[in-house]
Amino acid sequence: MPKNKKPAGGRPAKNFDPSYADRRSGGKGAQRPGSRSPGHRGHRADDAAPRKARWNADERAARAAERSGGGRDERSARPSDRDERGPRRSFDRDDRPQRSFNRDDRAQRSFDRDDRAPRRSFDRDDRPQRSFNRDDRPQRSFNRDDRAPRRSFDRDDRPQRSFNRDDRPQRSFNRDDRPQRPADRGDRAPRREQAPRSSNFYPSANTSAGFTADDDVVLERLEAQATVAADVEGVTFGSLGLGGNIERALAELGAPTAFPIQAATIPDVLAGRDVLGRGRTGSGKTIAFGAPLVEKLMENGGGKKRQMGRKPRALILAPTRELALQIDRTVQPIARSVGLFTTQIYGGVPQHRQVGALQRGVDIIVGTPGRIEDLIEQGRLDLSEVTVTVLDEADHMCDLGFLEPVQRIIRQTAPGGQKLLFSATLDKGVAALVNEFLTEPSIHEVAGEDQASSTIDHRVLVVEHRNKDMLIEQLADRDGKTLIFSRTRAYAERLTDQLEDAGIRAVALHGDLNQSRRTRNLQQLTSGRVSVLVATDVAARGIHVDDIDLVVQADAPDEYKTYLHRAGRTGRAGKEGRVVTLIPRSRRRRMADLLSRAEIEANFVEAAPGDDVVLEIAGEPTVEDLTD
DNA sequence: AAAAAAT
Repeated sequence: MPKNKKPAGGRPAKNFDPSYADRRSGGKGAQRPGSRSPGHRGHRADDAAPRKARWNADERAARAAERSGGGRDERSARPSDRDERGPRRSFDRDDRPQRSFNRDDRAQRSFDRDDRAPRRSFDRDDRPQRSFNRDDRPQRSFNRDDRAPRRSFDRDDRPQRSFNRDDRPQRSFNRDDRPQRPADRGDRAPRREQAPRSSNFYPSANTSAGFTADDDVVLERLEAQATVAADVEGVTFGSLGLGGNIERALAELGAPTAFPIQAATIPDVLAGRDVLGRGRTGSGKTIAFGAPLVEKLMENGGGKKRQMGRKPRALILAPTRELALQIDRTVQPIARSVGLFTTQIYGGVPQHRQVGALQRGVDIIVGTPGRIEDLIEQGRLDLSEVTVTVLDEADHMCDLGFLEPVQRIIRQTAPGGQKLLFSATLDKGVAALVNEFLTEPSIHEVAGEDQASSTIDHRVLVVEHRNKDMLIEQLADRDGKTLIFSRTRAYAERLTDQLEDAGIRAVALHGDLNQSRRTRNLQQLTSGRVSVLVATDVAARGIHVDDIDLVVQADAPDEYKTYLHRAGRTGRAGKEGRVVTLIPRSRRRRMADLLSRAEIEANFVEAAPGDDVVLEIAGEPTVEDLTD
């Protein structure tokens, strides 16, 4: 019986977005050379253009282009820039340590290119015949920027270990209405006990149960098998069913034994079941799906491991390029330990390298939806043999704009293939995918992983709008790593400039930057070369950087899940972290509602620049903060 | 509003 309930045909129209196209082309061209502000290098007066209060997309792009293209010149120009500004704004902080303006400090490059042996290029095209016609694409421009990412294993994302709370209400769960699994999949591990369920478990597909995007409701939690952390303390990967090579690779990644979410999901993944996994931010979800996925491919792979042009058998989808890259940094060494290959397929970089890897043959693809669809349409990527598909940040992948491409991609994979959905905020928003693609999924979470047991201190500062930027500057003027979230790219860019002008080393991360700049800027925070990153929500989910101890939300999030993910960039590895959200007075009520949905307790304090509370927050978070 | 494909 085919698993797909919907016909594979009838592709919806492409989600072509003209404004997106404008932004992209705007970002490349030099239609607006130079800065618009007189204080900046390369300023060109443009009297013809009327002064605008806000930047439009093109200006933003030009600004981004300037920032990214500036290179060293930009840097050498900066200090004098500052001199012209006159005396620094004073907010009673003359004790600020002198910042070094030696900005020629780009991250060390390690030419981490693909370490596989050079392949002989057979003149052979064993690609299967495609049904759709491929118009001959023009030659792609060759751009050196797509070198492989630097390897930096941010391995240490261990959660706090000792909690023992099993007080979640038992939920009923009934799958009588699920299609039966084919008999040949009956060899899986015995089902764990599930209580019967009374009604429709999921809201009907593609309606989100009538909620609009504006309703920040907490969709009903998926009832899950709760694993008690204390019960799986010290469980080895070997005892979960993973082979010795993989276990050793994991140990090298800094994971000698399994985390709770890993202990919970790995056996079911190995048994071939569809799995939904919810684990707190930084709880080790990547290994939870990555390691058993590799084990399964190896078991089924047989002797054709190294075959040229073999088709990929596993696909891992992520919502952002940075996350895809990071996932690959974890999965690749695991895969390589058993002779399997991974490749990254995402946009923003030339495709030739990715295509070359596919032609040589890879086993696991890690990527983002756009480029994957692109390559499928070009006939350069064939997912028909993909038998394991993973969606990281699965609930986000079901949001508007992501869902349809994701559905189209999954429909290209082998029917009946295994599906793994993971997220820290997994909820019924994934129903559309579950209903179409999953069969009797097992659902796992870890007991006691709630906000009360977290190591994060939450504050809300109620601020006057005119004080906001100065307050952010004071918050960012500190020693530890600080991550600042803004709602828009333009504001992220503006804040970055402001911080730099104040002598605080900061870089930006958002979609107006080209990919090499994005990668570099994130790397600069990871390596500690800068201590402040100002980002849009591109950095909200999944990105792991060691030792971020302060998250500042320059704009409050609209959704409680966004709050949880942004906050989850700190307090990792069981360390203390702090989250500060700036809101205007008028937003207090909305913010309180959001926090209650997130099950977070936080004090609201009115604050102005220079207030003690601001200086205190800029200091080190302490254990006392968590207990008061 | 952001993200995800270029041209």
